[in-house]
Amino acid sequence: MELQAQQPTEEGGSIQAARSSANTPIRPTNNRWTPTPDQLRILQVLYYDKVLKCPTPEQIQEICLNLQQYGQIEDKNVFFWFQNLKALERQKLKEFQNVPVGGSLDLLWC
Amino acid sequence: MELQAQQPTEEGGSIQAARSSANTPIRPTNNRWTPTPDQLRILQVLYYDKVLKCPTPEQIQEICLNLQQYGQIEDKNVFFWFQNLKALERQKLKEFQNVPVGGSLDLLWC
DNA sequence: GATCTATGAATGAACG
DNA sequence: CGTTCATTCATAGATC
Repeated sequence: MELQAQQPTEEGGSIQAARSSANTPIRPTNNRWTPTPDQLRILQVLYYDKVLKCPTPEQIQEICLNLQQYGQIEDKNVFFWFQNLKALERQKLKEFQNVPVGGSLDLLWC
Repeated sequence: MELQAQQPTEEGGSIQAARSSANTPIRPTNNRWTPTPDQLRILQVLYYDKVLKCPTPEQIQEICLNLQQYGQIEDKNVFFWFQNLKALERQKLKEFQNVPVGGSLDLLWC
């Protein structure tokens, strides 16, 4: 497999300019990565179609290198993306499981 | 591992994106839940009176089940409601802390 | 019926 | 890993 770490022509993409009022935010708030549609599509293919839930560090790096041709991205973004999606799925499973209503938790409704 | 861009073959239908930017992450954003007065009242009782700030998934589900008698509601609505209210409180707290102390802070408490 | 505001929803990042 | 925090986006409702 060829991994072209080609420099994306446009760097940074379309990060909206933070409204910089007189009060400078102490934290560098506006640095959050968001996947481009191409990046998102590929990530979803890997996760759902290829059933890649827990990429190794090597896989993360490889994915990152490939996705860089579609926009700015770092290893940690890939790492967090997989972690978050997995966590969300697990969470939704838990919340959507139907519990028998006969529980004794109705103490909340006193 | 194959990373080539492969079409995800129409996953889940094409929900139209709502943003206007070129690289728009697709976001569903269809009709959203709004709490009924009864639901809102109970949620506020739980949050403020019972000081329930971070309900567990089990609590979320139980709350949801109880609130369903007052109108349509899902687990994630309860989840987001608590998250948002807590976030709003933190945000307001931060704003108060960032007020330049010009000596007239007591105006905030009138 | 255009605009404003409050808030539902989403998710990247990070914590314990 | 499950949970929590942060910021942002989108829009239902209110207001004019």
